[in-house]
Formats: sequence, structure tokens, C-alpha cells
Amino acid sequence: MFEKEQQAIEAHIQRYCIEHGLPEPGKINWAPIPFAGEWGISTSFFKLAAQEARLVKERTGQSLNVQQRAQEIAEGIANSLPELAGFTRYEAVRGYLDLFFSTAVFTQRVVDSILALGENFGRGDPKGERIMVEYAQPNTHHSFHIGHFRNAILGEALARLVEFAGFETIRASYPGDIGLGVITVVWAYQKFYLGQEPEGVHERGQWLLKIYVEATNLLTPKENETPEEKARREAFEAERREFYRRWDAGDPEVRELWLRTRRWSLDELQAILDMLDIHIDVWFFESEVDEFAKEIVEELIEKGIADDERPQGGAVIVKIDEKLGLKKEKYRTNVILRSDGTTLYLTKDLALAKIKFERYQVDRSLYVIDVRQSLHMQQTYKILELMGFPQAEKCYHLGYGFVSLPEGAMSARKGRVVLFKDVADEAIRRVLAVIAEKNPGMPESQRMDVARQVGLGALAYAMLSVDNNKDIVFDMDAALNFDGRTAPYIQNAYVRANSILRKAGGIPVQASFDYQLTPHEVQLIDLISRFPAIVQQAAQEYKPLYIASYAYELASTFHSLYHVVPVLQAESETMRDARLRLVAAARQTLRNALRLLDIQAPEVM
RNA sequence: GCCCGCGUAGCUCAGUGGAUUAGAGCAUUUGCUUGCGGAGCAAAGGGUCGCGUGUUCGAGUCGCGCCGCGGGCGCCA
Repeated sequence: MFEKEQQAIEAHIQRYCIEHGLPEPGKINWAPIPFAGEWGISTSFFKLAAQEARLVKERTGQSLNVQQRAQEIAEGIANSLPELAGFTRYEAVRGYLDLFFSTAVFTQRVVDSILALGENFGRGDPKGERIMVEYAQPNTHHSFHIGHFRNAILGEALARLVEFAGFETIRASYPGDIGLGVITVVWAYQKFYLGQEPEGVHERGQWLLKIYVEATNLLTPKENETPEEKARREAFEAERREFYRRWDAGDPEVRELWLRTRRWSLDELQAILDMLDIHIDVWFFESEVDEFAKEIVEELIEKGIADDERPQGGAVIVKIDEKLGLKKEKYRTNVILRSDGTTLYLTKDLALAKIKFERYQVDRSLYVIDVRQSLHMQQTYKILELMGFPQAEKCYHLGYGFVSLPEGAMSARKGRVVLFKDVADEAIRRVLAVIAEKNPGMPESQRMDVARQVGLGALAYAMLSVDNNKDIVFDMDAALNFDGRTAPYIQNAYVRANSILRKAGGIPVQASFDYQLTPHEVQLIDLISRFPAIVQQAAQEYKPLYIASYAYELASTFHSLYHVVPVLQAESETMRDARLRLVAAARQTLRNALRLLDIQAPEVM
């Protein structure tokens, strides 16, 4: 906001150092002054003083007190700085040079700029780079559970973040639509449940999960199995394997059953993504990259990257450490083609990456995948590097911790799965109950929409307000608590701001902040002015958490101000107009931050 | 054995090498509603930042060594 003035100050510091025989200060790092009623920017001189102390020690053998010298330098600069428009005073405190902004000028610049930019406030300049974010990769023929939800919401928040920060962004989904688990369901459907599928997108999706659990039970060896049971189980097992073989051979009947049941899973997935306002640009299916993956195996053998041990009855492998010339084991060795000639997950990931780089021309590829696949992803990137893809070093695995339940890890077979749809329904039910209590006047027609915004927002925030690598133990009551550090708390700040502006009849077109601002106002201005920098930092580090923390802090600051500082009843017309514009700017910033988290900002709640 | 992650208040978690006294939320205790919506605000108690040792003017933050927990490690995904 004060870039020009800041440059003049930096030039002054450079001159001061030369004139006083001090070492070259180098790049000057500015940080906000910790809030104490007013605000501004500061820099410290510890490094410079330490550098000087070293030089003096070398020349004269004397030791300088670094703390004291830093303070002396800061004082010298503070006293010699000429007056600058936009700044009120300079202070030297314990080695820091503090420059205090003129509140009126700064505030007006911030507020005017936010209200002019609107939903684009915080958006970064185009980076000229294309990113693909891969997330939402559930297996088909299962149902969408709370762990899938973490993946989807984290991926979407990441996509929104990098897009807003200035990257051209493509959202990709990669469902696992084939494999033994999938075939198990198709087989069991054909054998036991053909044509018995229920109506309803979610019911049908969840029904497939039930079939999977039952089928897996039938196929799992039991203790104290009678010979008859054993024979039956083995017969089933043979049928299942035969089903897989027929799928692989392209048998029309099996393919049709597979596509039909897959459709039900994808319909359910689509319904949930719609509910979450997630719009995938590109769908890749595991079954579709298989052929291409086999070609890559041949390519790797030809290039001498892979070793073909098939003549010895083995598989095709890549000795990654050896090919990279590493002495110690790090990426180890990986199989890319089974001895029976079928591909593996890794092989398909190589194929998919190649498609991303060549067909979609992506410069940077992000993978939102469970942290347990960390080694696997590193191996993939290293093989891509060996294949000569320069984009390999811009591949990033956002590994997130897994979601478990208070009773332990989720397990469909043990019937221990929390389905997202059930949680979402419960969340909406609870919000409706709160609305009935707190806002009985809300029209019926509006209640469902608001309940959805608040309920789903609470769930999203529960997932995004924890750092990526942390495991989450999902507790329904904790996730649906609407007090404290939650989405409803943030949404409520937005609603309150909205309510003030509605009562005021709109936002004044212009206002001056030339009055004594209260500490609450200053703190709010300070925070909203930092939003663009937070966006860049969060995008740089791929951490939606920074936005989640920021949004909470902003809401908290607004709630405090709301309580203490009168807006509509301000003591003068000037102050009323100024505060209305400030409230509008805060509302806009809250909205923009929430949008990055895929959380809606309701007008009322 | 090797690799990755984690260890901060009773619980769940934040914390760019730099700002008096390490911060939030939940839980506990107390106060605030004839004011703009109380899904709120204000406040109190609660900490050997796993242990040790370096680097540094300065370490919760960086290095090294331990301890503890979780995850991963050639034909699963």
C-alpha cells in the first residue's frame, strides 16, 4: 500500500549505512508491527549489528554488544529520516525501527481498493503457468465416506487457492474403476442381486457398498469352516477370478454389467460433487490408461530404465536408486509389470502423468492423495525424471493424514464406515434445529438453503482447519459443534456485517477516515489489508489451512468490533459513512476467504 | 534395518530464526442483552514447547543424537 514511500525509506537506510561506515545492509525485510493500537511496518538491525561486530572483532579484537548496537542504528535512522506523506512517526525500540502509518491515508487506500475490486480482491497476477490438481479419486463400486470427503474438500480448496493466486488451473478426477474389489461387486451383483437395485442415486450407490461387504464376507476364509463351506467359498473364488478374466478379455456381458454398476457409483459421486459445488474439468479412468501403461513399460525397457526379468520368470522392474546413481537406498526398486503381464497402479500413474504433460500441457502437477502413498508418489516422480520430463520436479504430492473414527480405522468389511451423505444430512438437520430456535422468523423457503450452506460449511471447515499432514479422528459431535473456531462462527460475522449494511440501505460511495480510529477498527483494517499476501503464501505452500486460520481471525476481529464500535449509531455522519465502508470491506474479504475454502457465505442465518 | 511424519495447556490444534509474559478453540469458572442479530463479547485459571546437545546477538522454529507414537518399504491401490 505504501510501496513508493517504502522504497524511499530503503534508499535512506542504504545512504545512512554508507555515511556511517556500516556494512551494506542488503535486502531489507519489512514486517508488520505487532498490534498495539496503531500499526505500521518495521525492520530490525540485528543482522547488520552482528555483521559489524564481526568486522570490529577481526580488526580490533573488541566485542560489540549486538543488541545495543542494533538499537543505536535504529535510533540514528529514526532521527535522520525526513517526514514522509502517509507516515505519522518513526520510533526505535529494542533494535527495531518502527514506522507508523497515517491511519487516515492507509485506511482509505485499503477500503477503497477492496470495494473497487470486489470478488477479485486478493486475486494474484497471472503466473503464466498451468497447474493440474488431481483429487476426488474414490474407487467406484463403493460409497463415498468421510475420508473421501476430506480428499475432495482439500483438493477443491487447493484448486481454488492456486487458481485465485494466479495459476491457470485444471481440476482432474481419477476414479479407480477397475481392480479386484470392483470385480467382486460386479460378480456378486450378477449372481445374487441382478435387477434388485433400489431407486435413488444415493441409495443405489450405498447399496453397492453393501454388496461389496457381503461378497467379501463370502470370500473370506473363516475359522472352523466346514468342508462344505470351504468348497462353496472356493467355488465362489473361482467364479470371481473367471469374471476378472472375462472383463480383461472384453467379454460383452461382463463389460455391460461393469459399466452399468459403475454408472451408479459415478452418479452418486457426481451428486455429491454437485452438492459441494465441485466441478471437475477432466475425468481420467483407471481402466482407460491401462493400454497406454503397457506401452510405457516397453518404452522404459528400450530406454534402459527398466529391467526385464520376465525371461527368468520374474517381472519388469525399475531399480530407481541405481538408475539415479544413489549409493544409499532411498526410492528402492519398483515393479511396473507383473510377471503375468498385467500393469500396476504405479504403471498407470506414469501413463497418466505423461498424458497430463503431453496432452494437457501442464507445467505443474498436484496430487491430493493419502500420505500413506508418499513413497509411491516419490517413486513415480523419480521415474518421470528418469524418463526426461522436466515437469517432474514440479510434481507435488499433497499427502494428507487419514480420517479414522473414535472406534478405530474405517473398515467397510467391519461395518465401520461413516458415509458422507449421512453426516451431511445430520449436519443439515442440526442446523435446521438451531434456525428454528434462533431465527424462527426465517421463511420456510429459505431455511433449507441456509441449513445446507451452514451445515456443509461446518463440515468443510472441520477438515480444512487442520494441517494437511495431521490425521483426523472424526467425531460427529465435534465436527457439528457450531461454537468457537468453526464455519458458522465465520459465517455469522458475515451475516452481521450484512445485516448492518442492509439496515443502512447500502454502502456510501465515498468516505474519509480522517478521525481518531478505535483500536478495533485499526486491527480490522490491518487484517483485511493482509489478505492478498496470505493468499500468495498459502498457494506457495499449498496450505488451505492458512486461509482457514485467517478467516477465523478476521471473523473474530469483526465480532469484537461489532460489539464495541457503533456503526449505524456512530457519533457523526462522517464516521458512520466511513465505518459502513469498512464493514463492507470486511464483509467482502470474509466472503472471498470463505469462497477459497469452498464455504458459502449466507445472507442470513 | 532404512525412509517419511508427528510430539506445544486436561482435550483438539495454530505458531516466517526476531516484539514485554509462547497463542486459539473445546472443557472449567466469572461477568455482559431497555443498543447493529447472543451461532456473540469481555475476563480468569491452566505450559520444564518429548529429552539432551550444538549453531546463532537471538531457537517452539535450524543441525546432530536419543526417547515415544503413527505410517511406509518389488509383482495391493
